[in-house]
Amino acid sequence: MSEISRNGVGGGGQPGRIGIGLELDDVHMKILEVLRENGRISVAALAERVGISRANAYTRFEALRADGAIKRFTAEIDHVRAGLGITALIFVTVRQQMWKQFRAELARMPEVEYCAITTGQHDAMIQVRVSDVAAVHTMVTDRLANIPAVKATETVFILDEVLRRPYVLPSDRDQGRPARRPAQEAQGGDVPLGKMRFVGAAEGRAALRKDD
Amino acid sequence: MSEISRNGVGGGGQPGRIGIGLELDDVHMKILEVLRENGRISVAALAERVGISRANAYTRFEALRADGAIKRFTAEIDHVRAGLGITALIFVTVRQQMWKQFRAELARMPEVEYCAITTGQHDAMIQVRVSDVAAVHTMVTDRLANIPAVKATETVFILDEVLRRPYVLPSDRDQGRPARRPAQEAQGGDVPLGKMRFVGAAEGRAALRKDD
DNA sequence: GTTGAAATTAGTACGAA
DNA sequence: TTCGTACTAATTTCAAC
Repeated sequence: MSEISRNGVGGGGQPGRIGIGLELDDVHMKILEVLRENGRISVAALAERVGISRANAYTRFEALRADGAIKRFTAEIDHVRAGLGITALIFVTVRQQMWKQFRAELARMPEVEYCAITTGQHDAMIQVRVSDVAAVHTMVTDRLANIPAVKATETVFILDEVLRRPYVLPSDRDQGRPARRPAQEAQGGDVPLGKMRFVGAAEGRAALRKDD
Repeated sequence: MSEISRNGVGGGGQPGRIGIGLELDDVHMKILEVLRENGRISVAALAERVGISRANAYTRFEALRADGAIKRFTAEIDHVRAGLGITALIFVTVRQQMWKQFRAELARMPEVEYCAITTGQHDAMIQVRVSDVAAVHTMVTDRLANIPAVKATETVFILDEVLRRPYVLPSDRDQGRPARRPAQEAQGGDVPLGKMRFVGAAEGRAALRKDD
């Protein structure tokens, strides 16, 4: 995993599966667009909204599922109503060569909703949902701190979640085709670049180098 | 929004809706559990898995939806297969009293999948999905930098997404009942615990206070 | 809150374009 | 490949219990 392009939630499934099994055309994208905002729509209704026949819709639907482009269908739940009103981000510094242990421990923590390995000052960011502030404290000081793989943590609370899109797709904008924007001239000089930091990988991990 | 308990993705829907419209019992929770891992299951099959009648399942299903406990159903899509292989986190420092503008601009950026307001050094964290590294650079230097509300940014790349749970529920573990764990020393800024830091709110924003 | 039966809709198969 | 249709299976809905 020394390449930044290898990401995507591959933790559980088949890691390292890079080859494209299915060429996604415009119709596939349109299907994904509909499905991400209404995961319970019937295939018949889906076919109509996309403008293809029912049989075709079934074929493509199955293909997308089998290929893994659609990983699963899920219900978005209101955490506050479900009793988990507190959300926190915990940035973790992991001891080198102890990633495997770290991942294994994560799997044992049900309150962890999301975990990503990042470049920058810390090595990983985990998002947790709990019922109260005390539970965050317990989680960090009792559970995380007791994992040898964890060298240090930094915790911030989420005060409000401004937006969550079901899932971003390339068709959402112009960015679909790698914009031929050398990026060098993209910001002539009228941009206060001084305040925009890009933080590469820390000690030991893959260096971030491609565009600057 | 001076209370930390008011979170949850309220950006689009009815912000500030705090009152509980529906008392969630164990059966409701079980329904949510099933639905979060299989959003396309039929209500009939759902009823069987939960152990209630079809009609009851339908009633509760509708109630959960109407109440907002279930916000929507969505398909989880493999971003890499969909052509968005790069994920980045951008931590943004926002100029005070310009939050409204910041939010408005966010809505105009389709590559933003998630945005949360946080305590700590920065004011907000946004997660973006784009096709290549150059697009991140363009996004930050061209688009974010040109928003007056944005004072500074810090960008890290996501190298791997270790886990994403559909949605964490209280029934997942013991944390359901607020653990009677005083945790007096937990906040106020930093914790005297060696390498475990808790970072409170920065200048101007709501202080973190709820449980002490 | 449950069961059962009718009406509707979903999913499958197959031939034609 | 995709479409259209006919066939079968399952689901939603509504009734009475």
